Amino acid sequence: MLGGEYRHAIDEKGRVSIPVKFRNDLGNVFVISKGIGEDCLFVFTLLEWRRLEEKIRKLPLTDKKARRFSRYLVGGATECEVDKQGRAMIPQYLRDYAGLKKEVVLVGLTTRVEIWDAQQWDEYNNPDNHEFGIEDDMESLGI
Amino acid sequence: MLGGEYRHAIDEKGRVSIPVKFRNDLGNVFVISKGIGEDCLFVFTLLEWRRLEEKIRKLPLTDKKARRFSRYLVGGATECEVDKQGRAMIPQYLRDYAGLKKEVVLVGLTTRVEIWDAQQWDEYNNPDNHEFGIEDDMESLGI
DNA sequence: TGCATAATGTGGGATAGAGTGGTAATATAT
DNA sequence: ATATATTACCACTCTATCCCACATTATGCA
Repeated sequence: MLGGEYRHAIDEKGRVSIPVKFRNDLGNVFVISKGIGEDCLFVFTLLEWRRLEEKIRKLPLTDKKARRFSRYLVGGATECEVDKQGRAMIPQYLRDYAGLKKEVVLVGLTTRVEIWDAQQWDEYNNPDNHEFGIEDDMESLGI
Repeated sequence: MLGGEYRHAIDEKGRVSIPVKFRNDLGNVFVISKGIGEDCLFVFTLLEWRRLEEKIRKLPLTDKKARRFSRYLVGGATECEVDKQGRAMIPQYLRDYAGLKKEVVLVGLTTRVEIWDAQQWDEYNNPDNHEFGIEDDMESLGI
């Protein structure tokens, strides 16, 4: 099950090493797209992606929101394959979108992986940048 | 049942001996993540962790708080295996988070174990650092 | 109570492999 | 045909992991 965070470098060609602990769960081929909410990328297993795609496919073409969402998530998606060295190539437009510079953080989240620019990740995790603490979130989520 | 506190050293490689009294309850493989509230780490049995993960998985991706909480607890989680000498390796980012230096305290709490930096643990247990006494807490909790 | 034995906790070295950077080969565009 | 970009391949470094050895504490027995 995907979990934990790993700090890796991203080189000039846009290549990032996939942590060994993620490789089994992600498989050799997976899908990267724009993240929801915060500036990051979502990485899905092929299976998970198919599920999402199936849901989106059923949305009516007449719905403005559905069109926008589809363009965002499906339009932003790329199929990636890890090379012999265990790296994946992240296309330029996705690097730009998430503001990936030199150092990135890969975060395992059960069914998906997120890729963040290291600096943005640190800012996001700084409690000073949040109105409420984690225990407040937890309470209001009913966990 | 998990209980009691044990003072152990953490070496340069981030390894900590798991007290023998904990091993049966924790098992050979368990999950360590960031603690809730105070600066410490939570150690869960695999079973306990699966329960938590299942709850978190059901939270909607559209909820900002849910995303944050998931990133915190699941993103912070690592599966650990005890080596032949009975030790577990705590990844750098978790050591940083909890401020683990040289000496740590492992505290058994029925269903989980907490790992504290020894100094922080001592400060936390100093009555001078709390507005109310333990007996006041107990009363307001209805125990 | 003292000694012997076992088991727990700690430290350090060797090694495979994970992570990274760079070059060569192929494809694409001008 | 040349230049540029992309893909595939190769090589190095460093670190996490494994393994062994020692110290120290706990346990058992005379």
